[in-house]
Amino acid sequence: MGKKNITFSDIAKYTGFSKTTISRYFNNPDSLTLENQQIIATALEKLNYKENKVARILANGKTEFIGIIIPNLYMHYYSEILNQILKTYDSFGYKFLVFTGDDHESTERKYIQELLAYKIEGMIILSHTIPSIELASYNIPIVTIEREDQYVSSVNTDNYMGGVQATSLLAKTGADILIHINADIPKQTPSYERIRGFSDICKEYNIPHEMILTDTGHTYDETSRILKDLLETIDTKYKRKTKGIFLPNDTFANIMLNHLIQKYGCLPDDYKIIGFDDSPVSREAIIPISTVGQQIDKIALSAMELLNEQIEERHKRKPTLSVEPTHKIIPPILINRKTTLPVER
Amino acid sequence: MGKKNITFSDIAKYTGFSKTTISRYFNNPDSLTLENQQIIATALEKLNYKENKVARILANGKTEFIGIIIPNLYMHYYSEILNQILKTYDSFGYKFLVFTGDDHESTERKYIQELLAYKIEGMIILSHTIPSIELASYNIPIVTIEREDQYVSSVNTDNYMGGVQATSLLAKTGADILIHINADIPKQTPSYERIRGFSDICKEYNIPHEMILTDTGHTYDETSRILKDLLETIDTKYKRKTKGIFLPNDTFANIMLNHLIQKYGCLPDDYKIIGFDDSPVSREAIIPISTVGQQIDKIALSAMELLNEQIEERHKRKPTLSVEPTHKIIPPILINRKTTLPVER
DNA sequence: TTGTACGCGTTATCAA
DNA sequence: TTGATAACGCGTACAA
Repeated sequence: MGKKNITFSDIAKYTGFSKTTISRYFNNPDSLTLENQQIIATALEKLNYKENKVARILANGKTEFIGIIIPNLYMHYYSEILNQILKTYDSFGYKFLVFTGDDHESTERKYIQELLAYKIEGMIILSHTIPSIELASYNIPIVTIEREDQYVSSVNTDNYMGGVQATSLLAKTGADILIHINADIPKQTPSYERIRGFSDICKEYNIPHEMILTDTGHTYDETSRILKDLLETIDTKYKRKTKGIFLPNDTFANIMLNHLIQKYGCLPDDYKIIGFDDSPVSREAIIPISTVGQQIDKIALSAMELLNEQIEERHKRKPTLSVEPTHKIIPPILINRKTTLPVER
Repeated sequence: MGKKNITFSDIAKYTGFSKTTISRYFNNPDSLTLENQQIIATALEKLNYKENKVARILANGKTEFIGIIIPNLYMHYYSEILNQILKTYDSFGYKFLVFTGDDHESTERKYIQELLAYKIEGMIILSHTIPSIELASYNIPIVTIEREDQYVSSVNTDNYMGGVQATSLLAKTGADILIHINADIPKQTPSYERIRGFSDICKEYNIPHEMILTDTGHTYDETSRILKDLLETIDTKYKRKTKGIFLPNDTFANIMLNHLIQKYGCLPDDYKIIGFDDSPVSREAIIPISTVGQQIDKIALSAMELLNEQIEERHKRKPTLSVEPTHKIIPPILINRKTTLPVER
């Protein structure tokens, strides 16, 4: 379209006011008489004015952009987090520039530079590659979700409580031996707390237990094979005992459940299973799987609240800089479905 | 931070060049001597310059922003599409402003206005609410994916072929009666073609068939109940016949499969099932479900290519405006798993 | 309540 | 190969 955009100048000329007055119509309408507001309103209609927020950013420095770096959207947990974050537009008004980093450190660093160039007001980081001390050095409001967070504000699920809840539920079924299978994740990772929760409860109540920390594979088929082998081992090792198995996520729990059903034609009464995440597969499984659900809506909302506070603080005259990072913890919710029914005696 | 941002002016002063030269260093470095490039490069390092793309937008009009309106990220199909679109950043360089509209027409209209205010260069629309004739009226490059697309460019799966493939596979298993269950979707919807594909093949080869177009529910539990009832009906109506059932998506197929297994303890040989989408549940099911996979990566790439063409066209001097919309079709891929094994005779 | 004048940080145009 | 100057469209002191 060759036709130039309508600007405040055009409206000003047309109405006889100054550009300033037109600007005020948008940012402080009460400072105009109702009459003049009307005049301008009709002029805007007539000339078909379209606002230009890019120019406004340059003038007042507020982009209302928030950058998001997320590993991928393939995993349900991430896409649901993003889903909930995007929904906050209606209450906070921030626009989201989204990048998926696929856990490539240098790529993610490049994305952050790009975001910075667009003068974003803050960032939400879900990817794990860039250490929080580096994130902090960018000197803009940052909130991380479920990752290493020593030097930046963050929101995490109460993973320890999640582990405790899952373990307690398994114990209450009357299982003789409790087993937790997980990858050998680093201690700084938030989800390591689930392992601690399991371990602590077992020890506290003197419950026989086994911790299997091992490579859980990188593809679905790999994981499936590994879990099948693990099941065989468990099956022979704990014959005649009721086994309560705590899997690190619902996909794994579902695989385990399927292997059991393929072997026995049903879920035997001496197997109790619980997953983690409350992802769709846990309810869509052949037998609805008990799980620990993260309150993703609350996590997203808390992250935005934290970020918003930091951003508003920063817009003030005397920015109380270098405040301590805030770490918010959201409790999980135990979801008791059909794979943890009490043992029939 | 009180410290002002470093600008081209600062670099210019520091190096003795003009702002113009600094700008050229970024946009046309070859027009400077290598020596001077070096001087500027070190100055940038020294002063720790951070580029400001907002100012650049205002000056040259190119935002490199693309707006995305997507119904939600809860459904795997949508999150995977977004996943693939975001990945194109590395090849096209566009930044994505993402909104989820939840199928609220007025809300989505508001989002579009917001996007327009940020001078986005184009839009990708996945939501269904706003008619394409209205989209076209915005006069910016637009590509829709899998929705009504009469007046705008679009990318769609070859749904007709998908229906044909699914139906043919069911027929090849040796099923006596073919059944397609679907919601009563409008004829303009791209996925209506699947229904036509099913119908055409059945008629062409004189295969006994039944089309069940009915309300399929709005929640998982509702759908589950409806499909269970439907299964009972089918079970009694076609006793002794081998039934080939084509479900409109993998979630439905999985529900149907689970009902069958709960009833018979296994997938009876007289039931053949196929879904659509190749979503995770189809491979995670108790028996891996045959399905028709959309090539989501290709869909996303095609959409970006189409959009990019339109955008580049528009940046030219004489914009060949009002070209006819292009509609691109991506073939689906049949995925033959374990729920469509040939009938044993 | 309204207007003047300048600034935001870059690019485009023209000239040298 | 480089520079001066004017946009780009809006916000904001400051003045009236």
